[in-house]
Amino acid sequence: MPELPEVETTARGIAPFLVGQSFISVRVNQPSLRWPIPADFSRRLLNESCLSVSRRAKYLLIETENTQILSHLGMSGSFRLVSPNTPLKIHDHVQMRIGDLELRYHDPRRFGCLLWADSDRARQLISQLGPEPLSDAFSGSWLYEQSRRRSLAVKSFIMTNAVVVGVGNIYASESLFLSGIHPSRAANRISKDRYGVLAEEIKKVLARAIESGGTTLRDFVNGQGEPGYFQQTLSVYGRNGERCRQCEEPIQSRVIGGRNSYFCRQCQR
DNA sequence: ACTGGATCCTGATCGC
DNA sequence: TGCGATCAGGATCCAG
Repeated sequence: MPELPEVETTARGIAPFLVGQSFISVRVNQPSLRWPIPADFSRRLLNESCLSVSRRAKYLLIETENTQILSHLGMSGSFRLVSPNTPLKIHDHVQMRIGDLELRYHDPRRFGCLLWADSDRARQLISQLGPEPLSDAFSGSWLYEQSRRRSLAVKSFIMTNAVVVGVGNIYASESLFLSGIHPSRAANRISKDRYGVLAEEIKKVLARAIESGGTTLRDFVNGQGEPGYFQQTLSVYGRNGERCRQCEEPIQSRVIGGRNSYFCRQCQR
């Protein structure tokens, strides 16, 4: 379920309970993920004091005094803080006792990962990443420059991590609708001005989603509830056949780059 | 160098 | 109710 806003919400949600505390016990129940959890995960994390929890792209970074974890939630991963006596669920890969709570990594589809940030694999993953969408480095001119020799659909283009990180399938469709740009349009056939609009809409939609996600921070402790941004009103995503809120035209769907995509053929050109 | 497509895995949902 | 087919919010890898 995680797009950038959920990873950000997770980082903000667990940070206050981790920072300043030590990992009292660490247990790996199921090491199998996108890449295996390192064999020395428990040993190396044990008794480490947590210094910070942050996000880069859709990666969660947990820094301790002597090491740092790089984690991705994939399609179905989550971190939850629970009371240590909470019954284990299937697909609870790791249990980390920290203070009076237990941090659990849960991932049914196993597309996520838990790696040491200083490993070759983690370095390689991080080194390919483009700018953060909410940073000043990400702008219309950046998109314009990056797109000049690229003929792929603009939707696939903005979902490319080397171009900009954190734009997933939902917010790609949403930001293109808000910009009036058709998702199938070739990336190199969009003007600098239109990329200016698109960059701004990406920033706005992600910022709004993070705000909504922030309303459910307390739920991480109880291990209940879903992030609030799901209830936010989506313009096009998943609204196939329903009417466009701007022009009443039925919302279309089409597979672009292997992913289902939603748009209004009237409002987006 | 780019691009589209296959691929990893389990669970929820839908049609029959 | 049961069962198989289909699809899912990611991103890497590979063939053309």
